[in-house]
Amino acid sequence: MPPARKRSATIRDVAKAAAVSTATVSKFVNGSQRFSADVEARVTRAVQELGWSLNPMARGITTGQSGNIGIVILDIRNPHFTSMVKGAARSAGVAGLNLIVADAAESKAPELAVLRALARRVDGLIVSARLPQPVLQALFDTGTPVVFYGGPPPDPAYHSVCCDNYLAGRMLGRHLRDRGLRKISYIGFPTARWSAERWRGVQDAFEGEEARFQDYEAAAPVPEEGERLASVVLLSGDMPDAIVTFNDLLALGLLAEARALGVRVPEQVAVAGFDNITYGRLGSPSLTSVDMMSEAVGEMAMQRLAEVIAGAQTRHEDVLTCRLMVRESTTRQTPG
Amino acid sequence: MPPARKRSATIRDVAKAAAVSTATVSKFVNGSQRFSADVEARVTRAVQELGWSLNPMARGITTGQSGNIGIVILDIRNPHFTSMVKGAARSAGVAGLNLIVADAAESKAPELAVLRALARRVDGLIVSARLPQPVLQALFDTGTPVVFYGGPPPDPAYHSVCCDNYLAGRMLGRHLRDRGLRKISYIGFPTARWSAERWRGVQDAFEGEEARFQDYEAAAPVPEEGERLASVVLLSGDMPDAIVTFNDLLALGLLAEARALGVRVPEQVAVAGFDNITYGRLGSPSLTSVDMMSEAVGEMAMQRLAEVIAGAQTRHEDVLTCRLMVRESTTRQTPG
DNA sequence: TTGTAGGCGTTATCAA
DNA sequence: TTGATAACGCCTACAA
Repeated sequence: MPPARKRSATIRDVAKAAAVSTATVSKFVNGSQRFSADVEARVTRAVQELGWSLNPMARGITTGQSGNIGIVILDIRNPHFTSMVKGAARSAGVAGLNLIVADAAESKAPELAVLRALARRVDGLIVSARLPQPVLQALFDTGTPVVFYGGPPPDPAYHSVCCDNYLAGRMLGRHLRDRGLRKISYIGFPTARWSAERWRGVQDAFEGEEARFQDYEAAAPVPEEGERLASVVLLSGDMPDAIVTFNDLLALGLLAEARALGVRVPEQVAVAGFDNITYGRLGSPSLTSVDMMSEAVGEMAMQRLAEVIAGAQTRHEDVLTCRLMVRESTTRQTPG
Repeated sequence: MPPARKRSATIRDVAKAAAVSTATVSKFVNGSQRFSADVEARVTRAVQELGWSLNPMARGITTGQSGNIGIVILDIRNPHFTSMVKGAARSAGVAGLNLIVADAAESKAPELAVLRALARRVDGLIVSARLPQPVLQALFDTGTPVVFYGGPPPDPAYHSVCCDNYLAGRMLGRHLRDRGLRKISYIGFPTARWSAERWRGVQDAFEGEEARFQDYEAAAPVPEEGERLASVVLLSGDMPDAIVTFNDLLALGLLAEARALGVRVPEQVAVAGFDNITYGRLGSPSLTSVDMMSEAVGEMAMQRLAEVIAGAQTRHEDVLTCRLMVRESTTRQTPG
């Protein structure tokens, strides 16, 4: 049988064993004060022998800090978000913080009650800049430190970390234009504010050219929607030269279905997305995409949050540099 | 400016406002006792007006429960694990628990100190059954409730949730055998105990047949290793009829590199993996795989853990039913 | 049905 | 340099 959960030693036990006061133990283990070599040795020894480690909850009750950070992501199955989590986890580790991951995928927005409860048990929150207004308001009301990701902060009082969505679109648009493509379709995800920005960026890249634009709306930024919309986009009306999607997941779904429909990419139509997820690189054809620096965004967001919690006053809207990754889906098929 | 973090109301404030004792408030909000309609109304109203919610840490100090569960995953970028997390998150939500995700990817094994610290701040832990022995021992010493995933528990005293790895291999082997394939290579990941079991299952499926087996070792179960080993497996010696990999990520890497090498799948060689991740289905050729029920495993593990925490005495080794997903990579290419 | 009071493990203030 | 001791916010016997 697993050992019963030990009623572990308390700071008082340690203090007694080391023949010092609890205050001394506390200050010493927290490194907030030095003591005589003798005292320190005794305490260290007592801690060792009793196998004591401090109770984070008891500590939290007086310090008001839990040592936990919450990160609210919109879909844990989207590699873009898992990369963010990875980045955030790394900085968190450095700062000695734990990451509580809340997946909002099931409900369109995380439920208010759940979010409030989460806010109550963390020292800060990393959340998407595209949470709906009422959710944001509830969040602000809790007074919890917040850093937003994905786009500019919905309230100028808060930090944010993102890439420039317009610029990302523009880079991609420029690439398509240079490839001589002129009929451009876009599968957007209007729920995300920056879906429109990406699209605007793409379009603006064709300034001064005769180009034809058309856009479609995905109900969710997932492969299944890409698959669903494929026939609409490819087989109704005349075929575009290129299809840009709000994210790589939509693009991957689109690619899969295009293949099923017998439409050749990029020979008949080019395809490109955003996020630069791994599976875009590995697929056939490999997917042209704009790297939105998922991992770096997560890492930076956590860093900013740690700063805020530590009492930093300055506010940042970090904009990381994105990068166009040109691959087969907008250029040419490898032999085979 | 974000509002300063409010010094929120305490249970005493509520008690005073409702003209009752703190005990009454406590019992009422925890649902551990009913009171007269009048009292309940007054308390409810006071809670509302003061916007009070209890401090989880203060509560934890007396109850000994944090309301947090830790899940230690080996690579958050592997869709197999994110699906597990998703499943775990769902049951956690139902049970009102939070999920602290610890990614062990960077270090081979999670560092002992980190794990101990984590154990200290959660009510239970979901961890891989393939953690190295010293880590396990440290874990057991903490007395934290643990549920293992991926394989049978490393210690018979603990719960576990997994699929039958041998059976999964056998199902896949059977499929390959039925397809008339006889020269089978395996890219394993020896660090995982069940890599060998899967391989044994595959081999046993050929009982009574003249078959030729060969195996290779991946240093990590990631696409890059699949890419790296591709040329070794495909171009040294004579080409196998089929290559089975420890997981889908290896297979995806292998497929990508095979394509680069001009080796056609499945015409020249069949490829199959384990886990049935989404990106296997979407790729070209789509990937044959055994669905190891990632999400269900996570969900079940969390459920078991909740039971243990609630005081359940019976021990379970849940074995979920896996399922072979036959796709193009072992059958035939779609036109194009 | 409701209240009193002590205790949970730690930190922080202040005095020695 | 060290120690008493009062918080911290909540839970829970036990009492009324």
